[in-house]
Amino acid sequence: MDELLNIMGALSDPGRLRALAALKDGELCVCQIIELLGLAPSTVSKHMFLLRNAGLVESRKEGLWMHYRLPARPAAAQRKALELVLSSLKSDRILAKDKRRLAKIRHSDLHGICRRRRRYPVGKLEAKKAQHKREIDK
Amino acid sequence: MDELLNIMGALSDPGRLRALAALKDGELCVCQIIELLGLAPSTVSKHMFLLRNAGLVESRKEGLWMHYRLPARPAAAQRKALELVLSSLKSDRILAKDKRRLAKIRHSDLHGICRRRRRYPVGKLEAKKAQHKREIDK
DNA sequence: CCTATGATTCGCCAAATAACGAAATACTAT
DNA sequence: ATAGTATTTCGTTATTTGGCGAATCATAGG
Repeated sequence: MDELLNIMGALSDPGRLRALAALKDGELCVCQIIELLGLAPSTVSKHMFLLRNAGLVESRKEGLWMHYRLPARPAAAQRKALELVLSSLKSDRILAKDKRRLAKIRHSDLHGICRRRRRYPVGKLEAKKAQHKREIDK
Repeated sequence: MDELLNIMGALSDPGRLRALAALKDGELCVCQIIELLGLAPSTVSKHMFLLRNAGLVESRKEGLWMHYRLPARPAAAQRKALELVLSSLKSDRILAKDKRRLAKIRHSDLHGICRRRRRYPVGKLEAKKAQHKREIDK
């Protein structure tokens, strides 16, 4: 029961459904999913945790980058759930848009994507200030 | 997308999963589901609304009683979702317990079930008082 | 018509969830 | 070691959801 509730809970959010659909064509780095969904990194990280926790995605770490993909051999419930989701959303408007944007994202440089969403390029000065403040707080 | 989210949302609650599983063996009156889940009538009513809204149950009114059942011809997504849920929960502990209790509930008189969960058997006196108070409030 | 009764709607509160930014973590590269 | 970078964790806030009781609705039967 709890496992099924985990699965269903994980599938009850538009961002997570979009992420799953995006992974249909191959694995993605977190920063690519961030770019696709337009959400904060921390938010996307949590989404991906919930999906992994439900057995709906696998992850692979490669240096600094974390890649997520659909599971190679999902358990029965997960396999059925993924089949249901991906087939139900075949003609979804939002996902069609995502697919177009995703094509660009997939062909971009990962470094470029990550850097693009940094709002304040942190210069050395700011870094020092932050460091200083942190030490004072201790 | 929205329809799928409705389905997944409806399936993200233990009470609603239990209700669906209970309906597997045939339709049930709301009061029977109330008895099974041990929740307030208003709560159960809302649960059943969500399930119906997601296309996961059908309803049939017969006098004062509202009966719910699994849909005869569910749409593709609903059919797959129901198949997933019911097959995943085949060996669930809680549902096994429910099944036993349900056998008794199914063989009981509906009037008896409804009356059993009424906390304060409203006598004429109390009814009058309530009526009076209600009129004063207007 | 009036009362009784099963179900639903409404209004409220508590708990769960989604979102963010800040800080911490993990890893790379200088 | 130090600085830099991608991701995650943590703490907070706003929204959604699940629960109840009271009131209302709809129907059956005096």
